[in-house]
Amino acid sequence: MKLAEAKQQFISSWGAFGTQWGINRTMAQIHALLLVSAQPITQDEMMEELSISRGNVNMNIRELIGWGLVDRVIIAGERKEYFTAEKDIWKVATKIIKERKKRELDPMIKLLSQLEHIEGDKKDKEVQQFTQVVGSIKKLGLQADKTLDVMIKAEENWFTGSILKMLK
Amino acid sequence: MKLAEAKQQFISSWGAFGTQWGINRTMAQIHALLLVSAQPITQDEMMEELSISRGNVNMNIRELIGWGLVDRVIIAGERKEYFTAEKDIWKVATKIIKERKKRELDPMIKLLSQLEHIEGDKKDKEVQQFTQVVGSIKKLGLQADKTLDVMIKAEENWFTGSILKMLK
DNA sequence: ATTTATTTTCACATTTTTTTGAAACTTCAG
DNA sequence: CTGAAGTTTCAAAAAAATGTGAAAATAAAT
Repeated sequence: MKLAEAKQQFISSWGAFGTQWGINRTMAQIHALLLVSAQPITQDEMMEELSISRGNVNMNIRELIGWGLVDRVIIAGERKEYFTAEKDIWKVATKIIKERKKRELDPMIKLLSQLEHIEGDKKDKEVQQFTQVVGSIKKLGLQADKTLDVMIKAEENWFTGSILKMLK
Repeated sequence: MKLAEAKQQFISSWGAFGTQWGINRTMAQIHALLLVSAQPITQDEMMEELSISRGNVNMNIRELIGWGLVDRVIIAGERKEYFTAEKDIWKVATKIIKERKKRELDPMIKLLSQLEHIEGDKKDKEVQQFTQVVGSIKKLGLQADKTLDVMIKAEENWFTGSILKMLK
């Protein structure tokens, strides 16, 4: 397979993969394009490469910057802005985990804490069931939170597999 | 907070949470409703409780059954079908992990394996960058795959926190 | 200060996803 | 068998998400 074809397929599949995980297709594609570009590229190049509008590129680029996955790059003597992606996949994974934890897991745990204690007859099966489910989801959430923290701190160890040995 | 109010909030938040993870809002809400119901319930009760159509309930219920999270229950003497959800949150998490791994992670790794070896000048920066990124994402994917397998096998240990001690 | 290049915003258009509801199908009781 | 109760399907409608493009804003050059 030739580079151009492989790139195309990587970008399009990465987009499809992203949608399954609640990530906007274009955002994932821009990220993929930046990942496989050896040099920083401009918004115009992204428009061209992905056949999308200027506005779309701009909005998704700033979103990616917000996730800490992409950086603006100033090239001396150039008027245009260039963009580049973090290329270390471990760091990419770490940033995504951190960010989703902050945006989703933490608020979820907060909500469950609020729902955990409800008024009413403790003998009521429905009350028991509710309390039990909310409590155990919260417990799972807290555990996931801690485990992810350890993984984040462990850095490349997880990536390279040395943590796996500890789990065996 | 009263049970009815807490239930409502749990169901609606669970739906919102689901959408962020690429899960259909209604499917997540039906799952939430079944989780907090001490007794099996019918499709009509779900329609009523969530104010959604019969078709919608039916399609999402079968999807949940497909994920192994919900079961049909036959109640002696009753003509209607009843449904119930797996209540053990560890098992729920395990099933979701297994299923997403199979549906998403495995195909992704397969794709990356195909893209890993491309024709062309090995000295070309673009070729190098592409190969490096695809290779490292594949490596991360394989690692995640193994780690998830260990977690799945470890069963409640992860949930109760004993694996965490091993990670420290 | 004015012109020109570039970036950003956002109302509206388009696409995608989800939901509805009525018809078709199935199952079971009489 | 027949018909009532229950379930499933799926074309069309509605809603939600995403994308467009041109105007406004910003920044740099002359």
